[in-house]
Amino acid sequence: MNIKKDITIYDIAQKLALSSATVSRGLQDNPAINKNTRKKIQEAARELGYRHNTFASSLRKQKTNTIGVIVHELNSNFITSVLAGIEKVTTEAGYDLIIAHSSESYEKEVANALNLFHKRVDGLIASLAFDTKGLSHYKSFEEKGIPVIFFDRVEESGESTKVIIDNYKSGYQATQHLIEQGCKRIVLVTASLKRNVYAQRHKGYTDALFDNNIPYKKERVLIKDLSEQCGVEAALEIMKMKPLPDGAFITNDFSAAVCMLTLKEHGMSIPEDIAIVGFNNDAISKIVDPKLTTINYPGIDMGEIAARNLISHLKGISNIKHTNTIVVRSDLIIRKSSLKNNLIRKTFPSI
Amino acid sequence: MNIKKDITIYDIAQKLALSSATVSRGLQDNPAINKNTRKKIQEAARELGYRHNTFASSLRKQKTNTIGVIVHELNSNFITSVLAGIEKVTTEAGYDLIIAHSSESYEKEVANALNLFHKRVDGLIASLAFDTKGLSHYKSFEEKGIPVIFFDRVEESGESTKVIIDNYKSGYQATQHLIEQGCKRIVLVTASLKRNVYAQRHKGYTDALFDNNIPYKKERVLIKDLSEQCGVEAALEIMKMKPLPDGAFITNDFSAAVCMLTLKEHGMSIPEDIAIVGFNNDAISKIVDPKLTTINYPGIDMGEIAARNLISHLKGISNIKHTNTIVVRSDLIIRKSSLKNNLIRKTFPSI
DNA sequence: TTAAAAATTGCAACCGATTGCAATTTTTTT
DNA sequence: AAAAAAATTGCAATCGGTTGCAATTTTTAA
Repeated sequence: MNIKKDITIYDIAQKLALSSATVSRGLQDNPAINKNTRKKIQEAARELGYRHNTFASSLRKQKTNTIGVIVHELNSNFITSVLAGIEKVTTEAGYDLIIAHSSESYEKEVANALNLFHKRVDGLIASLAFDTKGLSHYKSFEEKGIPVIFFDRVEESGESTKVIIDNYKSGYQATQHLIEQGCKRIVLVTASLKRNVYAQRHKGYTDALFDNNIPYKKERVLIKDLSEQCGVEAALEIMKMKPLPDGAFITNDFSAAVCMLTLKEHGMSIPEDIAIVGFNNDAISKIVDPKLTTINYPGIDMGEIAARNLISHLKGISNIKHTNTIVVRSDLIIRKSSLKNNLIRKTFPSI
Repeated sequence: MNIKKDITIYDIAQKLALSSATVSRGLQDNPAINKNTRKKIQEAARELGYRHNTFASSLRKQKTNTIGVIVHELNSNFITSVLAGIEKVTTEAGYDLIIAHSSESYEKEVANALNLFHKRVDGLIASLAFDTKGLSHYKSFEEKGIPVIFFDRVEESGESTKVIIDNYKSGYQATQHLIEQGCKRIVLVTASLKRNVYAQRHKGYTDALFDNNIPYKKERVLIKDLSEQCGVEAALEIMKMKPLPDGAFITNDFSAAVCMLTLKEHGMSIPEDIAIVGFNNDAISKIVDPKLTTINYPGIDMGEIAARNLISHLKGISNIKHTNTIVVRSDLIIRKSSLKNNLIRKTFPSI
């Protein structure tokens, strides 16, 4: 099979005995061009199999009509929802999307940022990797006036626009809930307190304890990486603690699930021996046994809000320099894993 | 903050009193340029904050150095592994990646294909959506001589290069395993038999039954969409069947997990009442209780193989027209959900 | 019928990097 | 020291679409 030559506006121009300028305008439905001419041009384009050359266009216009997205991972409900929200808005507005993921690696995030910078995205939406320090890799965007919006995982000190949930409140709620279930010795399993989301959840946890006159014990806070392995480790450490904890707030559903499983395998009963609260309302939270109490937050809304703000900034309708932080709602979803009160006692309750 | 002007090779040329041609060559480390000159150029570029203009380059070279990837979803272990494999190889080879996902929608897949076509990727790696029919949306790539490699979800009739597992064998293995556990009435929960992976698994299931002299019953094959809801539905339908099935092969771990959960909620014991085998070896398979027997297959290898083949084709080292189908290994991972034999009887076995 | 206004189309420069070929400079050979 | 070969560098066209402004044509107004 021989390869088809690419059709350009010049080919169309020649066929219709018009100038390339007219063809270019006709393809964009520019009203300066006669309606009939426009129709003819568009028909000819279809007939000849014309495809728009993005490079030529971007080169001339100095715009790419593309928005870059950097996420810290791909395989979670939350991120998929955010992406869906972003896609919805950007598609409607006629922007293309380039999605990059850092797999929770700072180095990859830097590389992705650089790459998207070179690809000259018109704007960027990003969620920071686990161990990302500083925002210097986004400085080049700022210098060129390319708007950047962060969501979920952000740098608190940064002046950039952020779309987040109230992690403090969520942490407080989760802890308060455990306390209300009668827990007195609550473990917190979380990740690096340098990352905003974990720092805030930790603060919420601390304050809830304080407000309920429960002493804060440093050794009950486990800083992990929220991986699969970490769930196992957390469980083992929890079981070694004396006195044994009676509640655990694990700031990630997957880790919480693994942790719960490990605890069960070692003969602990959930929630009787230890009540558990996760975070994210991932699909897994409804599948584990018992179902996991967790914090739900609306990825799709975060995505939509971030994208909408970015685009209205790009279109000059608003300026993101004026809005700094947007907080979306989040709430506690109570399921069996934390219900010590109101508990329908099983046939063979643990001690 | 005022916006920095973009630096071009002309700015560098002017600063060093050279021609733009020399600068261009110097930046590419072209040995035709004097070593010292090259060093000077590269230093000046760094100093001035030059960034390569991909559009100008792509326009002139008629190449983008970019590979497109279309996947049917994002949030699964399998796909994340495939992407990791692809990324590893493409990064090493100096190619950029654009990842698009169709969310199992034919329309979105078509839109993605068109988009990547317009973005002029040099090559494409794709896995078909659930309900994708035909490959006509990839014809334009073929016409322009842009290589396309499919993986996992493929069109069997297509002449394109494919990287797959032996779904027939896996289906046979899974079914055979259930039979060996003593199952006689095995349900198959799967998706549209028009999609290769499901058709082949179904064929394996059928043949295994036949080879073991177990009658094939049409009503034991449930065609679903493998969503969360479908797991629930499958469970309900299974429980209505008379006689009650004693085994189920559910060709997706997530659905299998939900189905198992629903069965348990209705008082059935796994695997005593009904043994279950899933597919994919997703993280969830190790978290559910009992742990799920499943088919494992190496996403990372599939990704690497697909990418490597594509790139060596692009570089002219090989021609993918000559290799048609690459089959990577896959195997059955046996866990508790299907172990009826060798079963350590629980304290209160079901009837 | 003619002048003025509006609509339509074209000219030509431009975006920034690449590359074949020619021109120039340097090095080697005789 | 002159000629030949090799090493460097530059000229100028090219990739394809866009757009300010001018030119032309058509429509409207006088």
